[in-house]
Amino acid sequence: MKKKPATIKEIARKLKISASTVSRALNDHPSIGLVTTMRVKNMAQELHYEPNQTAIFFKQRRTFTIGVILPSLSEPFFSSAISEIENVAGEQNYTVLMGQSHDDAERELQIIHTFKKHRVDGILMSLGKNTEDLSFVDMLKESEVPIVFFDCVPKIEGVNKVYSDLSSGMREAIQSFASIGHKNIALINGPENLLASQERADAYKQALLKEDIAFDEKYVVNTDLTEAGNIEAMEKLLLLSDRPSAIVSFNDFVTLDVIKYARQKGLVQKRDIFFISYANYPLWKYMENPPMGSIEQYPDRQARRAAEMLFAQIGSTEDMKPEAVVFESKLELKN
Amino acid sequence: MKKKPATIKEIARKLKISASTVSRALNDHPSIGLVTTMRVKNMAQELHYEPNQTAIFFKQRRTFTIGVILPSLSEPFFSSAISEIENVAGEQNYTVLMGQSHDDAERELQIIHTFKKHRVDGILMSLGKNTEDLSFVDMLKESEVPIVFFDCVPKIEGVNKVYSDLSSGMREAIQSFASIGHKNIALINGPENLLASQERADAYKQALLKEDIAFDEKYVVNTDLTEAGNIEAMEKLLLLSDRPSAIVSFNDFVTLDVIKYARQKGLVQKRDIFFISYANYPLWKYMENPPMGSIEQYPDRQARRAAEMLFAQIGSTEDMKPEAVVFESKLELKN
DNA sequence: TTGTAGGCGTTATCAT
DNA sequence: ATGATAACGCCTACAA
Repeated sequence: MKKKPATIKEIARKLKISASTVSRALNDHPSIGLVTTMRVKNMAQELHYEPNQTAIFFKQRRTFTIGVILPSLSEPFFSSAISEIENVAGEQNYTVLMGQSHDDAERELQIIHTFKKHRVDGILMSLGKNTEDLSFVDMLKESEVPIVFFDCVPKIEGVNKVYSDLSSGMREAIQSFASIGHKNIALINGPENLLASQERADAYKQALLKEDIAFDEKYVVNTDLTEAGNIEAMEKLLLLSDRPSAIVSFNDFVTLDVIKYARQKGLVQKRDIFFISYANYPLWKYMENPPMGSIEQYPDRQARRAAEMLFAQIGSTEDMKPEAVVFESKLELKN
Repeated sequence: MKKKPATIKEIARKLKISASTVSRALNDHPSIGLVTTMRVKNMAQELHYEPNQTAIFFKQRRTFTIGVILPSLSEPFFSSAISEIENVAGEQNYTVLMGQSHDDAERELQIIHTFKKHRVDGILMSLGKNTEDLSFVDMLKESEVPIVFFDCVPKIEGVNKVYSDLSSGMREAIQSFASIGHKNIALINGPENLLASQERADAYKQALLKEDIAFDEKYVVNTDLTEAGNIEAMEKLLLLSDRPSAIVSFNDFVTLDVIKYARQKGLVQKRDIFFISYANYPLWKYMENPPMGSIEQYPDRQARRAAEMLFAQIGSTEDMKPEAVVFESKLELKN
């Protein structure tokens, strides 16, 4: 068991003065005499006094903590994001409570409940891939815990969110492909039910249209984002009589798998086959044969903006009108 | 400002019973009648009552939070580690406060202070590369905040730590090199002042000895772990008249840089030059030409063990004798 | 079975 | 310039 730390009362007792005087002295209240103040401060030192913030938090109804919920820190996107969130939080004297959902909706809810119990002053969240039930949003609104979504955001209105517009990057990707003569451009998309997949699918069609390339259903395949799924999707494309010469895929992880598979099948990148995907993970720069490009989604900017929105909410007296901030995504060509 | 949430008192008032009865009913105290219990619970529901944990924490002198301090989540080693820490914490109904030091000793101290203010029940920490001043350890001991170090641990006695023995992996690495005929085996080490570097250097010498290879000073170079530093170190080795045919390097990041550089110089891996490094990052499996091997340091095992040690401390009444747990590192050959 | 009272550490309010 | 008191929300020994 823990020996209890020194309290204001103890200091007061030892000095035979009142607790309020001690409190004031410690906070440099002007009405306290210099001598008393010094005496108090010395005694505080001596007893290794440290204010019990939990008591203060309790009284102030503020914990100076925010909760961050995201799918997985092992994705570079999210580890970048949380770094930036921590920076912003630090600037505001806030600390970050962490929770990884691992794309499990149940776990998300559990984390939210834990955060509520801990009375976080606000929540930043990137949704898991399978989260359907958004009723927790109302629940949080009810108890006035501000929440800001980023990256993987719900499609509903009336919530604060920061995300990236996937279509700008897709347009650049398709255009880059078209400009070097590709006609058969495929899309390896994520699970169909995902909003992120739907957006990519739409953006893909739009971009093809813009380049006067006819949309052909057979060039769109889906993966469940497992390694097996990625390879299976690629296999489907390669078996087509008129196989694609260029591929946009859901994200860099997918591309990693399919590049490897293509290599095994004897295809040489940027000769037989061209790749672009979303995320722009830093590892590409080390690859001997990186894909043609990757679409940057700016995790740090998104995260910073989302955190700033959250702190604006936390700081304000009345509730603010929900805001949706969109960052353009941008193709980065490799080599 | 936040509307204050329902409290036990409110429920009591509405039901015209005492707060203690409400408290007991909510906690299913056996002495409370079934009807009362139901009435209370219903009212609690209706008012969206949720116990104010901050009040409870305050009273219990326990926050059910642990603080985790590590250099950077963008290193896969640490993101694996924190995932596992979060798992263990979850099992204990604990939540994780996060702080990245970015290898800045000042920032470490600041985080520690924040954690103390938040009255975390314990701290898990992996030291930054430049941390020299360990006086915070005594400070924490003073205030009885248990701390367990992992991975990058202080060399002092009397602290709980979990780390990996780098020498076992080094031995395997050198042995693997020697077994396929390498004699000129170099070491690209980290900054000389680092404990982690010294250990590698020692292990390197020992391992050479064991293989009956003479130690030659010129084959040991240092890098500050920046890209430029890594390349510079490699350059030095390549300029040697009798350049090494095999290289052990500080970690996979270093190897990534030097592989790239070697490639630019026209060297073909596993023909002209062979690499092994520490960390065993997952990305190797995607590389067209991965290094010969990488030494696994088991971030998840280390993290789990460290977390378990911390919770043992937190749970126990008297203070326990500090323990040092060492995991062997293990070479993983690629392809 | 239920109520009363006190306390956890701090601070704000009101008094002296 | 300082002290006394109450209050934040919850729990629990003790009383009824």
